[in-house]
Amino acid sequence: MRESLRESRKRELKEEIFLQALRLFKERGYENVTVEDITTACGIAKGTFYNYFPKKEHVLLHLGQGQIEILRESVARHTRVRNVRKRLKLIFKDLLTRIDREPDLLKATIIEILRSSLLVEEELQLIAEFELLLTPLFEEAVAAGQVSARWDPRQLSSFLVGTYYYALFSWLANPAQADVVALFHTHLDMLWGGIAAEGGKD
Amino acid sequence: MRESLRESRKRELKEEIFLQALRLFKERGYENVTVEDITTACGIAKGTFYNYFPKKEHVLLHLGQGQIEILRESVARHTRVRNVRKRLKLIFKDLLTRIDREPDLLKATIIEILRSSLLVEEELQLIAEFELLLTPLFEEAVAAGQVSARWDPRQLSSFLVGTYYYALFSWLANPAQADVVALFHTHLDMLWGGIAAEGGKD
DNA sequence: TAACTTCTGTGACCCCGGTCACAAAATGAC
DNA sequence: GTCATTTTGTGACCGGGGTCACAGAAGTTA
Repeated sequence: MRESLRESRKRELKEEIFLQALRLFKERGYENVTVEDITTACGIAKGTFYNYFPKKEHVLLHLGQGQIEILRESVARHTRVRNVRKRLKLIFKDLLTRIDREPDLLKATIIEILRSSLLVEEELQLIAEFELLLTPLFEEAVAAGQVSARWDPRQLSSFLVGTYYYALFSWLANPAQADVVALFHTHLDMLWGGIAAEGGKD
Repeated sequence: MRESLRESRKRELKEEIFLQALRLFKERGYENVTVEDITTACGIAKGTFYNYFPKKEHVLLHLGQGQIEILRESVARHTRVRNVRKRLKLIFKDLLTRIDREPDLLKATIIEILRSSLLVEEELQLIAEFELLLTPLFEEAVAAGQVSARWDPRQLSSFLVGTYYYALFSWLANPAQADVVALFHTHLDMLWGGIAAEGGKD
C-alpha cells in the first residue's frame, strides 16, 4: 500500500516545519521566534502550523522524543556489558554527548518536558517512557545480585531518571561546572555506593 | 524611623494582591486566572499589579520564597539532633507536610521555580538558596564522620535538593503513589546507604 | 468528467500578558 | 499653606499564541 500524496506531504511538511523551527530557535532563541516566523520560513500560513503541532512548545517535545529513540538504541547496543552500573554509564554517555552545544534550546526543551509531565495527562509522557525503558536493566541487576533486592526496580529506574535530569539541570543552571558526563557519573557513584561514611553507625 | 504611609501601603497592597491571586488560583487554576481578574478582585487597575510583581509568575515564586523561610526555621530548630540523616528527615518532613492540598497550584509553582532557575539569571534563585542553607549540615556530617569525606558538601547538598524536588515531582506526576514524605524517605535511604547489593563486586 | 466527501491551508480574529505615557497622590522644602 | 520632586496608579495599546469558519485541494465513486 503506497503512501498517498497526502500522506507523504504530511510527513514532509511536519519535518520541514520542525527543521525550520529548530534552525530559527538556534539562531534567535525559542522565545524570540514567533510561530509566524516559522511558517513564513516554510512559505505557509500561520494556521497551518497548528495542523502539525498542537502548540508551539510541541516542537520541543518532538525534539525530546528523539532522545527516547537514542536511548532505545543505546539500551539495545550495550546489552552485552554485564555490569549494569558500567552499562548505565555507557548509555547515559551516549545520551549526554549527543546533546549539541545549544544550551538555551536545551533549557527550553527540559522545561517543556518537565511541564508536560506535570501538567498534561496525555500520552506524550517522555519521562515515563524513559523510566519504562530502564526498568528491565534494574530487574536484571537485581536478579544478578548487583543491586540490592531491597528496592523496587521501577523505583530505582525512576530515581535514576530523576538523577539524569538533575545532572542536566545543574549543568544548565551553572555551565561553569565540570562537564555533564562527569557530573552524572559523580551522581551515579553517590547513588550506587551511598554517601554514608564506611562504618558510620547510621 | 516610622514607616511612612507609602511604605505601609506598599507592603499591604503587595500582600493583598498576593492573597487575592492565591485565592483565585486555588479556585480556578493558575492558567484560568488573568492578571486583570486579580486586579479587579483588589479594586485596582491592571497596570498596578506590575508595580508589585514583575510578572504573573512571580506570585508563585513569592509563594516558593515562603518555603525558604520554613526551611530556615526548621534547620535552626533541629540542630540538636546529632544524627544528620535523621535531622534531614525531620527538616524535610516539616517542608513536605506543610504543603497544602492544592496539587495544581503546587505543580504550577514547581514549574516556575525550575524555569526561573534555568532561564533567569537574577537574584531570586530559590534552589540555590535552598542548597546554601543545607551545605553546613553536610559539612557537619562529614566532620562528624557520618558522611564520606569523598564528596564535596556543596555537591551533596545540591544532590539532596535535587532529590527533594524529584520526590515532589514524582508525587505530583502520579499522586496515586505513597505520600510524599514516604517517597522522599525512600529516596534518601537509597542515596544514603547506596543501591548496590552488599558484597556486590562493583 | 462530474458530483460528492474528506482532509488541508488560510488569515482575520480573540485573548491575555506585559508596556508605557500620562495622571494623581505623597513627600519634602520653604 | 504653595510649589517642586518623587513615587504610585491607570488603562489604552501592542505583540504573539492559539482558534475557527471558510476556501480549496485530494481522494472517491460512478
